[in-house]
Amino acid sequence: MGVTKTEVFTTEQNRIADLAKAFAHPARVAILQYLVATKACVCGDLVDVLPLSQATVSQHLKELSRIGIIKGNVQPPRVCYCINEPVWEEARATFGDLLASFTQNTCC
Amino acid sequence: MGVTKTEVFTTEQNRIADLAKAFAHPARVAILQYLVATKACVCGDLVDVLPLSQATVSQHLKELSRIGIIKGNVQPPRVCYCINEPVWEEARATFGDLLASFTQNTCC
DNA sequence: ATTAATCATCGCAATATTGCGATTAACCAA
DNA sequence: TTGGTTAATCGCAATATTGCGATGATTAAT
Repeated sequence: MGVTKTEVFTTEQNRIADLAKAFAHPARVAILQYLVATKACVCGDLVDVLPLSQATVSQHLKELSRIGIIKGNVQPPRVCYCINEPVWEEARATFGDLLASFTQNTCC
Repeated sequence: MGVTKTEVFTTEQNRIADLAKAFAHPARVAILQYLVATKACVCGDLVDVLPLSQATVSQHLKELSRIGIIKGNVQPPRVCYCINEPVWEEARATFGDLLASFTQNTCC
């Protein structure tokens, strides 16, 4: 019904899914790549860089903030965003472990 | 409008987003974890393992197949699935590189 | 106080996703 | 041929996501 049955999965599985959502849209990938490249807090630039409206960019930033992989600090009238290092590290460790956990199929 | 503007992003960004979608739902995470753990082709077991209906599981398997991260080989009346190693390796390299590309913020 | 700049939020529309029951298709065995 | 088994697909319903224009809120500057 368009509603994910989160309660029947483990906390870990739900967290992995949430972290993956940060990368599951090209606009969010572009945002994260830009923040990684600048290595610093970015203010209004993102709207100029992305081929999307200000409202849409703001929404993607909100979603990334919800996941925690970026953080915004208010410097009115600007809000500056940058990579939130602990969560980025969490993602690195999580996907690193998960993707390293497969070695080789014993069948086909 | 619920429709991602894929054409305004790079092929790489779209591919990253697609690979991330494989992990962006707890049911698909559970499926992949199970296939990794068994290291082999799994036939009907998945429906028994997951707390979802056969139709729903089949749909997630279809999505994972579309992305290419799993492959199914038909052994009627069964269809057996396993990790598709080249694409799994692609994901490992892609997210490995991407997540390693961030070092440290020079600001906050 | 007024204006300009910046960003969040609202409201809307359209498409996508998730989920399941029921059906269909394909195949094997008896 | 007739069942039985398995999995894909159909059809439907409900929620989620994506996108944008317009509006609002906030603050600095004039």
